[in-house]
Amino acid sequence: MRISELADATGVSIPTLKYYLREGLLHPGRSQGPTRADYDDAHVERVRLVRTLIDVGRLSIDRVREVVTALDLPPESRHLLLGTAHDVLRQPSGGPPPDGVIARITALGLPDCAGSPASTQLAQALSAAERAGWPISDATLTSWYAAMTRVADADVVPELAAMSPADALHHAIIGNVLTDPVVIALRRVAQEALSAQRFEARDS
Amino acid sequence: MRISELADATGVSIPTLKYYLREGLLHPGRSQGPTRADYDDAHVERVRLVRTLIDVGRLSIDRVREVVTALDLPPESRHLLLGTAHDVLRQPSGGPPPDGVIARITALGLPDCAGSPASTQLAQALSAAERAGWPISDATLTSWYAAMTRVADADVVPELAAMSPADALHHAIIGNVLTDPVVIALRRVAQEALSAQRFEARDS
DNA sequence: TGACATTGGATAGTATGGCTGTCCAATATT
DNA sequence: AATATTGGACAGCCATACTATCCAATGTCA
Repeated sequence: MRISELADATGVSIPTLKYYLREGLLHPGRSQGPTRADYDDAHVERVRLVRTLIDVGRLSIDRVREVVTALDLPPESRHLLLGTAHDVLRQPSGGPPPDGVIARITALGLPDCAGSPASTQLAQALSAAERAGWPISDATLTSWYAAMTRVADADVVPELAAMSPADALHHAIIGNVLTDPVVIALRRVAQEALSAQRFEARDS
Repeated sequence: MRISELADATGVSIPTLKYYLREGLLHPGRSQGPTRADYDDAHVERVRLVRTLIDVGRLSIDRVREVVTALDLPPESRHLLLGTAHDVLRQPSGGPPPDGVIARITALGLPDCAGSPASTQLAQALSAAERAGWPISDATLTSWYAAMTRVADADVVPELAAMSPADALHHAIIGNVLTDPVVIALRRVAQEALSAQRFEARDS
């Protein structure tokens, strides 16, 4: 497959593909002479991954490079693997992890996993909300955690155990990127339903 | 309060404040002569809102302008109000709403609310996932909706009924912006907990 | 009263990110 | 032999979100 065919197959322009090659988001094709290289299905898949991360996940080029680097050299243990996936999906505005909040999380009985990316992100999100004048009570947090456990139940499927590290990592990253918007949209729909139910009767 | 004091109070530089004034994100202060204007606590609050929307919500300047425009002219009915909040928080990459997916949502018994912003976003998120090769089953969707209803239960508080439309809108927007990252982080924490629980025993 | 800093307002410049376009010699293809 | 395409290098472009400079008018303080 030549670069023009890769462009046709993915809907991404040749200059953009060359840009991705330069940026290391895409492996060079198998070189066949100075002016010819061969791309295969793995390249098509990789381009689609990159576009999904950029379009849906709003990841920067730098972050996408982190993803593909991790995919090319995935951690062996399944535990570190999820951590890697969560790490590349961290918020762009993540400052230093605040101390007091972490203590609060562990005090609540949420599994801390020794400062895992997820715990760090939770701590950052909580302190950002608090700084902006929106403190979240322990009761709310506990109830939300229970709800999100039900959501995550569909995420951590047994099939993951049989996958190669690279496939499992790919699965975890792309799954979260694609379904986070679904989960958030469902939250909005539920808000509208509850609002209608609670306010509709007495309000126009 | 002069502009320099507003800058001190919010931690935002004077040139940036002037930029926000130019862009219509911030009302001009009460003019007291050609080279003097007076800002008050409402301006401090507004600047904080703008920074939160930009830093945490990753909203563009254009989107922030939509927010403040809506806040200055909020819809009367509480129902339209939530819709307005959800609309300004829509995904940047929202194409046209796909037809078949909407039918599927209503068939599932999720409240459609006549093409509300939330339903539209859900439809877009579902079709984006499907296009990228990650179809979501009806069972998963139903289960996730139940879970998100529990999350939304903490969002739709009775106090909203007593608030002015502008305050309620502000509450809904800032609440979602600040707590979406918390909810997503909790999902990740739950994934790690379930992964440890399901794979730790048999895996390194 | 006069030196000096600050203000609002206008305008121009900058940094970054994510592409996009141009050029080239070396091949393939016809 | 004529034409098109490729890989590779490199410069240019456009949008976004600021940031800096300039200005005359004004307030502040000695």
